[in-house]
Amino acid sequence: MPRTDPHNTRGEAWLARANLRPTRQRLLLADLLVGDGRDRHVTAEWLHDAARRSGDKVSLATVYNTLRAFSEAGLVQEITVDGTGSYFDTRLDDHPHFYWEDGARLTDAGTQPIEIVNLPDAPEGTEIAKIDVVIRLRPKA
Amino acid sequence: MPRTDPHNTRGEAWLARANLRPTRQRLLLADLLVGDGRDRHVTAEWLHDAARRSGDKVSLATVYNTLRAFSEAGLVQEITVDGTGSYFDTRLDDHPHFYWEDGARLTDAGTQPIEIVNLPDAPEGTEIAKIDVVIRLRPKA
DNA sequence: CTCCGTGCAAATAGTTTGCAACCAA
DNA sequence: TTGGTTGCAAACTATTTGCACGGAG
Repeated sequence: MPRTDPHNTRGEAWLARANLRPTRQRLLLADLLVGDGRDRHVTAEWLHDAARRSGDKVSLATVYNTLRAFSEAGLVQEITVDGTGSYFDTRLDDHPHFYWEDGARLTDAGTQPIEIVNLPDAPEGTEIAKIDVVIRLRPKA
Repeated sequence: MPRTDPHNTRGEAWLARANLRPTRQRLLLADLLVGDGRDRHVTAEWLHDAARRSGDKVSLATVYNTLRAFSEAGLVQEITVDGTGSYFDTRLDDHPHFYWEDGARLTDAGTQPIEIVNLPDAPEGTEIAKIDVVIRLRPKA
C-alpha cells in the first residue's frame, strides 16, 4: 500500500468515532498517535516535536488543547507519573505501566492482564473509577 | 500526659533518626506530621496551613524544602496522583492508596497488603524500584 | 565561628486561557 | 453564515532557587 496520501485513513476514522472535526491539526496529531496502529505513550512536548519533525506545524497550546479534547472524548487516557508532565496513552483498557526512572519513559508493562488479590473494597458511597498501577524501574546496579 | 511542652518528643526523635538538625521549623513540621503517631498524607499547602493554624509561622518555600529534605532522608514518601500537587506520606512501606476524585484527598487503602498476580518481570538490566497502586474513587451515582 | 537552614522574591516548568483570525459544515 | 478551532501571548499553579540573614553545633 503506497503512501499516496499525506496521511492514512486511520486517524480520520479515529476522530470520526468521537465526533471531532477533522481539522488539519487534529488529523496530523491523530496520525502521529494512531497512524500505524501501535499503542503509544506521549507527552505534549514529544507530540509537538514529532509534528514539527514531520514538517507540519502546530502550536504547543493546540497540542495541549487537542490532547485534552482527545482525552475527554475517550480517545486517549491521561496518565500522571510524577509531578512534571503527564502522558497520554492510546491504549484504553486498565493496564499496568512501566516507568523508566532514567529517561522518564512510560511503556506498557507485560502482556498479560494483572490481577490484584485482596483489593480493598470501595468505601461506602463510592465506587472504583480506575486503578493506576505504575511499576517504577531503575537501572540494575 | 499534659501538654507541658510546645511539642512532644516524637518529632525530635524522628529528625534525629535521619541526622537532620532539629531547627524550630523542622520540629514544628515534624510534630504536625508524626506528633500523634498516626499516618498522614499531606500536601505542602496543607502542611503550611496547618503550621499557620497552630500559631507558628513557616514560609511556604521552607515547607517545600523541608518536605523534600524529609523525603530524601527517607522519613516520608512522595506520591504523585495527578499533575497538580504531590502528597507526602508518613507511612513508608509499599502500600495502595485511595484517591478521592472529589475533594482530591489521598488515604491508605484497606488494611491488608495486596498481592499482584502476573506481575510482569522487570526488563533486562532494570529492577523494580517501587510499585505505585492508586485506586481512584468517585462518588457512587 | 562556621555552615546549614530559612525567608523572601524571583525564576522555572508545565499547562491553561483570552481573544482575534480562521475554517469546516 | 456560524460556531467550533487555532495561534499567540499572557496568565496560572505548583515548585525550586538565589541570596542575605540567622541560628545550631
